[in-house]
Amino acid sequence: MNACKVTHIASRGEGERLRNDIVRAAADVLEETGNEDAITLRGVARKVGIAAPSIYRHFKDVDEIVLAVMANAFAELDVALEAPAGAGTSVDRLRAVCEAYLDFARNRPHRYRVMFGRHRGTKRTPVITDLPPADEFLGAAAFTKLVAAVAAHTGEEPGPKTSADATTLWVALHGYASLQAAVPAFFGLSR
Amino acid sequence: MNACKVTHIASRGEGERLRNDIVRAAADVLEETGNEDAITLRGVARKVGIAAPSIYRHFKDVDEIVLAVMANAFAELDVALEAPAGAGTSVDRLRAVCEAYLDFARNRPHRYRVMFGRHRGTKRTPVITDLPPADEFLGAAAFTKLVAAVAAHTGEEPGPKTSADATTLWVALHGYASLQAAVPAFFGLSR
DNA sequence: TGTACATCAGTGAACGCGCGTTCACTGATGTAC
DNA sequence: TGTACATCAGTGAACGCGCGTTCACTGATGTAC
Repeated sequence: MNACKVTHIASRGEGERLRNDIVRAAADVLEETGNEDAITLRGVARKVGIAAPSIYRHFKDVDEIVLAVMANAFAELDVALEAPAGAGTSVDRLRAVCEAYLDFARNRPHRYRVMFGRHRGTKRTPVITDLPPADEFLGAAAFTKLVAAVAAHTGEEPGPKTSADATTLWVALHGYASLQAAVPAFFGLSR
Repeated sequence: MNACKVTHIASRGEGERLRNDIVRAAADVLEETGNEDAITLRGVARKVGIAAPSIYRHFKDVDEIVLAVMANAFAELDVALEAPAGAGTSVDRLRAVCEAYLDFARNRPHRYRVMFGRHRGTKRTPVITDLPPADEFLGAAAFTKLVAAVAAHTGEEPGPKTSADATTLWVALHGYASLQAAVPAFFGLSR
């Protein structure tokens, strides 16, 4: 971590690198605390090993960092749902997608909880409500994966019917994942 | 609110009153910000119209206030699920309980979100994990109402089978309520 | 009934802390001539 | 190839703010004698 300090001194095209370090550090804070308000500009700077003002070169805001963390998280969910598209019957693949979803939530419950916990109502409410009404939101790509898996199983073209089915599926998956993260004791998980 | 200041001056048995005012103010903050970290000792005191240190007579901690707010919220959920036990067939009543649950979440999405968002991981993690493994948790009473409604419908004695069914139902209800609170745009709610 | 005293509920001033943000700066890297 | 200069990326000091917490206090209410 201290070695970072040296490396961070300059080098022309390396701006992207520090940016990534910042986002990663912020994601770590989230992972450790399970609290998005624990992501502070100074805290992240400390973790990365840079001076606090350095962050302003890369982000205008703490919220912008949090947003980047969220975008990363949803991208990872998207990837997680893509992987199991491999072998087996279409039911197998549909089930594999569902299991991938639940694993994603189970592996890092803090992250999952924050992803679907809607960010600090204080300042700029997050992307979701800023965007055109129904079409684009963080997680839309992942949802599309769900629709595709359902469509592949039923043999239908993706359409309103498939979307409705996928939504039902999503509700069930999210309900399970979310409750498990929120009330682990109830599901017999000691931690 | 300024009138409060006068009333708050003393009167022997009135300790309970201020305590309630504090909890109510904290609940309001939650309602307005949708962020449990926005509940600060000083902020709540300001809202109630008292000096900050006065709070220490009633709560040892900010977390203790938040806990009281949560306990209230779950008690209200419990009440909400009790009301519709009135008339109609057992299916009607089961459906009414489900609708009451969804209404509870829809009416105050912020509150619902925080209830199932697991509190600040930082200090004392909340009741849930402190208590005996599976039996007692915030919301257990509400869950019991669900079990009862299911049991009344199937005609079985409440037991493992009924609990399992009620859990499935809870997962679905919570999934729907939670997603709707988190991604309103997706469900066609403009706000 | 009257008086002295204990207690209870809330106060105001003060502290130290971590935070976000600003500012003028430094020194390495690339570019123009 | 060498030199002067622009720019880019990060720094350190400083600010004002809201926070939690402490302390000795005040004044009303109840209690003992």
